[in-house]
Amino acid sequence: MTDLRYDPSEIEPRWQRVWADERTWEVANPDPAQAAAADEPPKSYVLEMLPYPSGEPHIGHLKVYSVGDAVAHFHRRTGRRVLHPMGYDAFGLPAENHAIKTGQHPRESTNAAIAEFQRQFREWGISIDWSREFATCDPEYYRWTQWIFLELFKHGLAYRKDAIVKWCPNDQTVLANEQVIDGHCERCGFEVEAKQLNQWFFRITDYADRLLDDLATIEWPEHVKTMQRNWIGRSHGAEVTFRCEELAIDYPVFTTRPDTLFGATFFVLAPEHPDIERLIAGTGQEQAVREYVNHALTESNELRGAADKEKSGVFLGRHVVNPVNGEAIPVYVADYVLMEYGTGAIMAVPGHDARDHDFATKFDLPIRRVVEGENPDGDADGLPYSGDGPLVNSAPEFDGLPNREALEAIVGWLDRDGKGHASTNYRLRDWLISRQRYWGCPIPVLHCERCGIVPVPEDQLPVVLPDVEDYAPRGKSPLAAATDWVTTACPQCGGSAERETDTMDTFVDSSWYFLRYCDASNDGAAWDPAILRSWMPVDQYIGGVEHAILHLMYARFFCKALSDLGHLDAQEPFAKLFTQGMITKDGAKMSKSKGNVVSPSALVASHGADTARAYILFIGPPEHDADWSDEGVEGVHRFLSRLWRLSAEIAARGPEDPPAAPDGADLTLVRKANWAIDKVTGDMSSGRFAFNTAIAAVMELTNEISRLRDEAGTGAMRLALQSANSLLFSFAPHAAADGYHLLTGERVWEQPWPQADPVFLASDTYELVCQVNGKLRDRVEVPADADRDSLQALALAAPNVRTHVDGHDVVKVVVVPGKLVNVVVR
RNA sequence: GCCCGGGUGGCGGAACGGUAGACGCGACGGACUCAAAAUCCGUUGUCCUUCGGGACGUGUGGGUUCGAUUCCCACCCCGGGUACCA
Repeated sequence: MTDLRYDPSEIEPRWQRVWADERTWEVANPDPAQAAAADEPPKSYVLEMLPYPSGEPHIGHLKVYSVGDAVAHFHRRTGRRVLHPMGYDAFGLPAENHAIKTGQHPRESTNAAIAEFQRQFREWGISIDWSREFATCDPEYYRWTQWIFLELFKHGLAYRKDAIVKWCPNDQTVLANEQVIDGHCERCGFEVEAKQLNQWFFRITDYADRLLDDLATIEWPEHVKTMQRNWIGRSHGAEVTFRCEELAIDYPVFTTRPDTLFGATFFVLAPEHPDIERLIAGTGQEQAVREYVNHALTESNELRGAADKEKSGVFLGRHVVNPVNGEAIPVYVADYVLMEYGTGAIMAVPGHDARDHDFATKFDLPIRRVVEGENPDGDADGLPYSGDGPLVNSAPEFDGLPNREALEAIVGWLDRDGKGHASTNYRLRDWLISRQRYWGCPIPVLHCERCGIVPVPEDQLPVVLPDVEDYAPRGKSPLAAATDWVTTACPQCGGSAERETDTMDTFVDSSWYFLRYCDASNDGAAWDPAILRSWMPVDQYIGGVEHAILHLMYARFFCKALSDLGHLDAQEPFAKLFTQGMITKDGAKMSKSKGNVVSPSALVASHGADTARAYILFIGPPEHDADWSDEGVEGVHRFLSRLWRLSAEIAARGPEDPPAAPDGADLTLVRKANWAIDKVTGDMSSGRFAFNTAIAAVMELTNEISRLRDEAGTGAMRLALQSANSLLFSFAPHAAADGYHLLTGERVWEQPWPQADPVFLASDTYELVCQVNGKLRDRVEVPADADRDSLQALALAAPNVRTHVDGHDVVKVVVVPGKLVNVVVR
């Protein structure tokens, strides 16, 4: 048998050629004119997040596509029509930064990276429908990104406004709130600055409630849903108006605790509040306030935002009136109040809010209790207390009421008097989508001197990204330098107009790519809604948890907005989401600078794609982070070699049917095979991703085959090996397809998923566990159909049970048929 | 601070409330070989043992149960998310 050597470098390309030549993984769209046939198999849209092509794929790509491919194969072989496409998120900063450094056009480096990704995806044997492939930087694709932009624009969901926005001084572009992590640019890590600019936004805040409420309709990991809920940050409360009588100006504030209104003893504005100058005029506080505000505005976000920072602020020299009791309370400016949330002003209730309490203590302001209850970590009076309790020190009609009831009553009263109303606030801001960068999708509008903002007519799409000489950002888009391109005629009045030079955030490109896959070659529309109806939503989406907020919320927003505009039915793009964990090496994230990078192409060259894929799935539960081990790779390689060699060896013995009534070693083997089928099926069914235990089960089966190779008959061996290869195909497709083909002459992917025969799942006898006082004392082989009484008798007769029972009183015997007997003695 | 995860052999990890440690790695011993590689076989939680077995073991302390890695309470540690959001 020495000449039977497992050689993935021969096996893998051979099967890849078959799949490529026969276009095995392509799936046709249903004919929209034709009603779906009744016997048509159910569809399954399996999708992994599309890669950003840069350099070459890393081990994280290998993991996400190995996971997705296992799901896709399982769905195919369990009777579903599977859509499993691939594309590239090809616009973006890394290619542009590379262009700035080298002068190479981003398109060239991107295309080179795409070619390398394509090569490796094929080399990994991922079962992709290549007929639907595209890159988001293809004009045939971004034409429709522009079309979507215009649809949103026409319906008021895309708009331009002046706003204080987050600016990355390094990348020289604005960023969406979601792209600012701890005050730093998500891409390059530079601290962001605030800038007042005129920018394009998508009105995602219109969808805040639906984005929040519809989370209940999708099967996503709970922590991802929680992150989205927190990001949207819906709070219920009231808007209450405090009036500055001296200047006759009303100041609304948002509060979640209108029940504590009677405890408001001061009022605070954010340093950015536009009315500050007006308020301080003539108070004598001008100097002090200006100094404070200037300091607050120049302080970094990070310093200012530190939660444990000591409270600071300055009295404005003005008062506002608390609408519930007519009390005039002093107005302060303080940096703990944020302009971007609520109204930029707050009523301060130091008795029941920790921050207000800190401030009041520092500035010696009155602290009033209005809710009964003790804070054990609070001051001498047990304040600040933020829990529930009956109201006190408020108004006679509210005192004594539980605060939650009082809250409703007070809001009702304010509403009747026109001093306030129930209100809901969100943390979510509109999505800032314009970028002052080159390598992105041009925003398809013109600025006309006479007509203002004019959308590019649909028949002029795409607005093709022009070539430029200099990619370096200079505070405005490099496109502004392409003057021939910028200068154009207004389609409305014919007068001179200029093109918008900002490009779109690349997250716009990736917010609808999963729709385009469904109808990727449609050149008359972004998609045919009927075709979308047949594929959407994505049944199983797979990707990294780092997109929990950004991509996954934007894509949800797009689906809701586009379905409101009548372009699709799906309210939610991704019915199920699986987030895979990261692979580390020596406990650290892989990086070139640390020199701990495992290269997929090197791995495939040395051990083959099957080993790489199966190892990644075997290393642990795919949702967990896992540390790479070169020795572990060897182990999986040994296993694949062994299974393949056994398959080849038994195949060479010639055909033989499995025994009709197996016994002895044959029976053991047949039972093990059926056990493995049952185990792997369970590990992969109903959304379980237990690939590690599934592979372990095939290893067990292989070990049994190897152990019994000299005792079992060829028929039983063939059956067991066939099952092992069939089960392994989802994880190591080439080796399994080859082994299966050697044994049967058949193509494993054309075979249905194997079914366990219940006859061989059961056994005539089993090992009964015998416990005394819950401790294992003996095991006895018992008939499978033994009744409770005989089980009890058999257990009590077991020698080592007797030694522990003798001399004691048997208090009780617990019999669990099929499992164990526990004798309780005293 | 708050919200999620998670603490099991030397390591990665298995265990519908029912034999803790499947499977793999590593280690040790053996077969084959002139030798090595490859391959195959065996042992491998800790301690004790008269070799029958016994005691202890899933972060810590309690509880529920005939029986707890699993359920409940309190706490410790690690990872992630988030944070003056009123």
